[in-house]
Amino acid sequence: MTDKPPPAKKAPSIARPDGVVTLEQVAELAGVSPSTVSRILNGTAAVSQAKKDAVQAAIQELGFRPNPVARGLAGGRTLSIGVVTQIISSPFYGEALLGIERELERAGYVPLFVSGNWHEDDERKAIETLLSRRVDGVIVLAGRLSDGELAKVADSLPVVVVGRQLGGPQLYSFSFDNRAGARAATQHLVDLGHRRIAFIAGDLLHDDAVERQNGYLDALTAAGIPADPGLIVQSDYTEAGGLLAVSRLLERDSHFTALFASNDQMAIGACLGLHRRNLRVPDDVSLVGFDDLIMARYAMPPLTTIRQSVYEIGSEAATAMLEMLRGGRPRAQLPEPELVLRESTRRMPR
Amino acid sequence: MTDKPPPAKKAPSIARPDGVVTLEQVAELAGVSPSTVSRILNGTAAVSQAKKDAVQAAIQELGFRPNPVARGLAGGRTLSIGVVTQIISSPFYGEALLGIERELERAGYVPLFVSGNWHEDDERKAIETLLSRRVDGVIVLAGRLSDGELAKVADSLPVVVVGRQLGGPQLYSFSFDNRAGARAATQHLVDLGHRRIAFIAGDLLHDDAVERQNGYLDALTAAGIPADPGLIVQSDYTEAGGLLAVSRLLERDSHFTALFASNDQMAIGACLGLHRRNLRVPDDVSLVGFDDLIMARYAMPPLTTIRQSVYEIGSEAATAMLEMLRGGRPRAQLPEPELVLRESTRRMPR
DNA sequence: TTGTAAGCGTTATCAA
DNA sequence: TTGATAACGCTTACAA
Repeated sequence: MTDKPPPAKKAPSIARPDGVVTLEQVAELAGVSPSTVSRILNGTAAVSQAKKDAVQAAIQELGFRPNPVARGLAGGRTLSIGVVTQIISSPFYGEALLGIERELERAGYVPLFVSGNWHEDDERKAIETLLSRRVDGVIVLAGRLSDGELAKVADSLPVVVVGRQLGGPQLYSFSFDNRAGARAATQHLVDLGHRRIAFIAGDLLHDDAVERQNGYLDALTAAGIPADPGLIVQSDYTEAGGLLAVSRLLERDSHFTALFASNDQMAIGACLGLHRRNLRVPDDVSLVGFDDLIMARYAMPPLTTIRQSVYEIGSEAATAMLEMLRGGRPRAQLPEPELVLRESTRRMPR
Repeated sequence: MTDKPPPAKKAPSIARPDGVVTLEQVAELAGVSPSTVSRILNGTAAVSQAKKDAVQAAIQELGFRPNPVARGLAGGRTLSIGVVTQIISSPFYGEALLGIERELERAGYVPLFVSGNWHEDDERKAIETLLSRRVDGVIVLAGRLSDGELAKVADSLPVVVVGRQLGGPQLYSFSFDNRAGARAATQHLVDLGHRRIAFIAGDLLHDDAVERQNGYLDALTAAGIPADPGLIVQSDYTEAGGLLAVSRLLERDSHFTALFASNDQMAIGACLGLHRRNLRVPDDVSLVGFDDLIMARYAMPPLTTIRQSVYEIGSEAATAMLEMLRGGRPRAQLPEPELVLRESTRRMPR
């Protein structure tokens, strides 16, 4: 009957069946052009107050919410930050992620978490995923990727690396003073009169683990106590690892009266291991952990440890990222390591 | 001198300064149209083997990776799934998120985690965020949003809700059998000869907490033990809450020889609380938790608890979501609750 | 200060 | 089977 209608170049908007409100509709209702709306939204250019008001009103009335996907395509920014964590379920990373999430949220960014599983390949894949998702920046928590590779990522994106020291134009890194913390932990045991102080190291592939071991050695040296390789055992920062480490330590017949586990999770595992051998904490063995996770407070006995505010590490990383995105030069301010005295250590009986 | 060049409608692609490889370049190199490449990528329509091969080769050569942002805009699918968690740092949720992440990854989806902070408003905002990011579906872990609101979300997207029972066309929910689990935990204490069994409930705003309390009451009833309100205290599923709950319990002078804390975190807190009052677990008080988080295994003493595979809950939720996305009808299969005997309970001394 | 119009990299609709 | 061509919702020169 009727001719086919011309390909109606642009339906008169106003209302779409799917209920999606677009910027264009806002523009129409406010009687301005889409670009003006965009400008107001992004503060890209000066706009007259009158139009600003009209647009704000229209946004309110329509309940308009900008579509980040479209924004991402058009403007190249997705308002999302990739976060490479190692295991999302770890109590340590959980805290950090919380800090990141909260801080990013305040700026309208959303974190995209991907796990590296302490595995170089997984980490590489994780970063690939993030890049293909066009995140605006990447925060890497520790990890095994080489400095070179990270630097290459930073060629195309701002990168914040936590727990390692490296630098570059779009690359910012900071870390907690693990060495000082470990030194303080060990020093505390020395102060209590212990001289046979065992140490459970983390995976020495990682800087922080190395630093904690260095701190341990520092303190021994300062106290004039020769380091005994028989008192050092390497493990993997997990509870199971701590348990195993204690067994290995006990199998050697190197006697010790104190034990410094280089993170809380291993300390908790170690505690169980000692218990299994009928060694009491702190009566037979004084025990110190590292991190001050919530579990440390509720361990039996409550664990003396080194506080590092993991939450804060996360939020500082996010802050640094936002600063880089703003074109500024970030400067993370992490609190000093602090010994938290609880009930897992005691003076060496004379 | 020369005329302004015509607005060169489409540069001859081939190579862009920013190194981004587009589908169009692949098409050009393979000698086909972009649509054909898209079809091959998505399996949307049959394509001749010859072109398929050519395109695959071109993809390889160029190292092409489809841009999910553009895909999201054009196709309406973002290959990302929103996940509303309560606190990302909680050991419970951490495990679940890991399950979700791993399962989604296998299908090329990425989870977008947002925290509800056990707060209705935050949860609502979280879902808003997810919707505006155009996720393809939403997984809600517990939470306080009304059934009605969740159903409304399901109008526009597939939704999987864990830990509550509600249904609808695009809404699938499943939960662990909390009641049976709590019954088994309490029954275990009854079997050991306890009759004064205290209970720390969770926030009764939440189904799972109610169900666990019901299970506790079931078992008492079955054993002919009258429920004593003086033995029940409500808390919040945190370690601190467990600690507090024990204090409250102890302040009342209702004597008890066993305590069932309705999650592991509260059990750990309770353990410390008992310790503070010089009550030994299990000698003075038998203690049972719920969830079987890693911390239960490493508690002192190791905690008898009800196993619910939190990881599996996460992966089942993800599987269900993928199934819905495929247009199928999901059917989550969760393992039965199981009592894990460890060292925090003992037979009531006669 | 504002509007027009051309993308951003895909997918989807139509014809061919 | 295939290829044009028009979206998708927004940003951003460029012009006015």
